[in-house]
Amino acid sequence: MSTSPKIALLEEYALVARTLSAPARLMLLEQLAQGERGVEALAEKTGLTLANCSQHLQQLRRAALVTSRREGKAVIYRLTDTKTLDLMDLLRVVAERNLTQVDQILRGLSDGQDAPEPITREDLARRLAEGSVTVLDVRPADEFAAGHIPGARNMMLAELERHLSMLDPSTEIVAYCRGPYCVYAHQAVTALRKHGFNARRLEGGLPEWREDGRKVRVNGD
Amino acid sequence: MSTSPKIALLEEYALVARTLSAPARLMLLEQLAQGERGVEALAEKTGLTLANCSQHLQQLRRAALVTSRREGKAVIYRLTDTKTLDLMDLLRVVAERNLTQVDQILRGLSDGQDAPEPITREDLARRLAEGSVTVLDVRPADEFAAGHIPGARNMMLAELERHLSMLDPSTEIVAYCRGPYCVYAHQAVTALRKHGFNARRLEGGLPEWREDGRKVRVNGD
DNA sequence: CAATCAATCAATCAATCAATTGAATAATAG
DNA sequence: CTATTATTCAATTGATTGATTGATTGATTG
Repeated sequence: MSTSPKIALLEEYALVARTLSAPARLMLLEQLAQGERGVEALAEKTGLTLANCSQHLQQLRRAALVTSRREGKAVIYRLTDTKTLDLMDLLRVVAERNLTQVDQILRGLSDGQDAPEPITREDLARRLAEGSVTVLDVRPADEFAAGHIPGARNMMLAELERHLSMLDPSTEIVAYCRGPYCVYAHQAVTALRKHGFNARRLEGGLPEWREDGRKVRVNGD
Repeated sequence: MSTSPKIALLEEYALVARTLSAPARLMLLEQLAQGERGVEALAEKTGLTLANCSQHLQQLRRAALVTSRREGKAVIYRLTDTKTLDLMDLLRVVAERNLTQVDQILRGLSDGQDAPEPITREDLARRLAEGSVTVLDVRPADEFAAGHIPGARNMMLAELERHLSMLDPSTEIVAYCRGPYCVYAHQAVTALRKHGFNARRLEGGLPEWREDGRKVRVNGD
């Protein structure tokens, strides 16, 4: 070994950090947290070109954050383990705690209003059992179909404003999306509150709900 | 805002990750975990040139992982908060779990022997109260002087082999150093076991012990 | 086996980064 | 006010990274 073991270890830790240091790769990991996917699907969801997406995925694989397998002519990628999500979440926590930039962006999402505290998954589960809450899944329809919180209604942002009349104004609404990195739920809550609804965000998203071991409904199960 | 808020947020999270993606900065953070320090002291401890060290510190400050204040003509840096240490530790956990490289390096440190599981801080505290254990602080003397586990003896690797006769072979020895990134304790345990001592590592190092709220002894207190 | 589809590879370019050097600034002591 | 000490800034170098393009490989289908 040319370098000392100490430096060699730090290089490896740094490799993991460097792999998380590109927005494109964070997006890919967020997508993979929803479930395994092929390269083309990931490219489409993230807006990357195919070749570029493939190369980012290979960097993720080099850092062992994802693994891949071949299935016919498709290559399916998935997260190596969910510890990576914990790592990303801690990244977010540190950034939100320390960087005023992040605070400003999040404030911008709630459009000047005071955003209410998110509801915990435990609380939501309790409220769901009581039936005292409307749950809104604001992800794209294909992700909803692949798995969602039982009883949730799927409605993306674009449709939301047109279908307000379908929502009961007397019941609290809880919106969720892909996870802590996803801004859909923030935006949905802002839109709903602007129309007088009592709406809150769920803490985390579907991957975190699933990781808790809670029930997930799959279309056509 | 030119980019979407989603990308803007990801850029900020990526900034934190990128800041952790250089071994030099990880070393600096490890040092700062021991306590606040001036630029020159940090440069000396990490082996960086002064200007280079200063620039790395400024990158850490841009990501808000450290803060600085002026004290006379010196600039003192310190960690913004201890969440950063949690982040670094999770980085290590993910790397150790997934990268075979890391495993090989750690195996190399224990020189072919099977390394025993580290002892938890809780267990060590209990054993210390009983007096049934020898605690060895294998950090440099200045760091020992700035704070150490009460009852610990300070002995760096170089001295260790010459002072084996001062250690009681019938008592278990627990070695600790700067923290999870530090290899001194690994190396000390390997050396001691090679000489027939019953030795183990402490889980984490002094910063983690301190963060638990346990007693720390400072020379000349 | 030729055609097709999915993914990767290879080459390129612009942008960014780390380390080095020497000059510049800030605070203090004489 | 000058010298000294501690740190930062600015400019340069070589290395690495991300995105793009077009060619190539692997697996399937007709």
